[in-house]
Amino acid sequence: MYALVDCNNFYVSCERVFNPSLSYKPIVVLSNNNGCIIARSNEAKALNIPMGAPLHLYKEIIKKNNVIVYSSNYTLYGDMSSRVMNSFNYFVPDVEVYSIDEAFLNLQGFDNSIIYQKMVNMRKKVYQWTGIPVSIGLGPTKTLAKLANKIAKKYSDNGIYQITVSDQLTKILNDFNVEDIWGISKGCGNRLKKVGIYTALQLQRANPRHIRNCLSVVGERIVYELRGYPNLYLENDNVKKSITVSRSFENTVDDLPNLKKALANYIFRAAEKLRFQKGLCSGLCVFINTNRYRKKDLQYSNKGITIFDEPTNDTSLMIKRGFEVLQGIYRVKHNYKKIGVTLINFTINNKELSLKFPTMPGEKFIQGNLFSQSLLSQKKSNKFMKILDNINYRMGAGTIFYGSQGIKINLKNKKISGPLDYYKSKSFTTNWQELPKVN
DNA sequence: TCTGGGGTCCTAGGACCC
DNA sequence: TCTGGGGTCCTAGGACCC
Repeated sequence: MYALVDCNNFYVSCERVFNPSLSYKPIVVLSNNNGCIIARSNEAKALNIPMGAPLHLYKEIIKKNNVIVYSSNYTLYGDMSSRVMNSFNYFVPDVEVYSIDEAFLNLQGFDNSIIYQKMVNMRKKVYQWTGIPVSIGLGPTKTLAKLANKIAKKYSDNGIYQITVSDQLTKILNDFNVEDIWGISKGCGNRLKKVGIYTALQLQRANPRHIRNCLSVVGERIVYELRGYPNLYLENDNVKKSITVSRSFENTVDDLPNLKKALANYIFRAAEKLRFQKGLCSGLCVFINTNRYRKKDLQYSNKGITIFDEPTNDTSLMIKRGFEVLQGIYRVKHNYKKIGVTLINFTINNKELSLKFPTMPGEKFIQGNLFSQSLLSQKKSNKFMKILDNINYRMGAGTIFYGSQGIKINLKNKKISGPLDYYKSKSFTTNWQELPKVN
């Protein structure tokens, strides 16, 4: 079983911890440059102020209802976040910090009969220790725990809700639209509607292969997750695979010296984060944008990448190379609104943090993405279909290699697995004849 | 006037080799 | 309808998430 613990109105709750008089009052917290509303108290939500709303469109409502407005204080939120996350460890060892205000807990190994009460205790203690109220969703998969959390927030008296695979699940899924499911965005929802799938229940009962055509392997995994078969696992290695620092300017900037000044600052901070996770990076990407909302203005956005000779965490080298990239993508006569840097290609303890599948030197294998539509549509797809018929293709997020020796499947980041033994291995090799038949 | 910042993963398909 | 076929490596860009 999994739990998804989510802090209620996190940024607002943080402000309230240090100013209890804010309780029960409508509050919003703003983004950088006070541009957008990125957190709302329940009272503010009741005023129909949406998430991410531009502040200037809601000035009137805010004034009329005496909504208290805060600029964001990320130092405070980050600090509070680690206090909350650390407190989970007191109850459960296996924790994935999913975002600043959310964590998945792996409850495998705990007796089912005590889990609910354990969560009740944890919730109480977290509030006692940190002052932050949390909601907890429980379910047999991450996706269902996410859904349970949604219900807990809305309908549960004690902030906890548990989903089990039963009639209850059927009823719940029937009540939710596909877009309410974690991982199904509006775009995916529209694609599903075109094939007649509107509710979460319809999605759960759909043919996984059919959903794969529609939404790729990502959607297919969700189908299994909704049925209660875990396809997504805890990721708690706590190591980032890319680090970005970027900001919008309060006003636009058009000259290179000022862009450089900002960029140097951001690279400095990105390098700090990199050293914090004791890693090196092999490259960086600099990007700049004009103000995309000003449709009348001349628009320009570009990015440039540089790769270092060897992995480094040397700030001054990164800044020097970052400047070179900036000079390459900088164009005069543009009013820039945003600039940023992303560090890429990380190495930790001399090991590359691969974003790609490992290649296999010396092996004569054909490589192709298991779910590549183009491959499937081509003539050679017949060969792939043969394989797909023989293995359970829902392990899909890997690369499949095959040749005279047999086939080999690499699973990415050990995340994909299933009920069969070989799913659990990182790679899988066998002769054609030995391929297991899967229903 | 005023519209955030930071992530992850998957796929298509280009480029180049024989 | 097809335009040689197979193999390898890489990356831009799209989607989705908070």
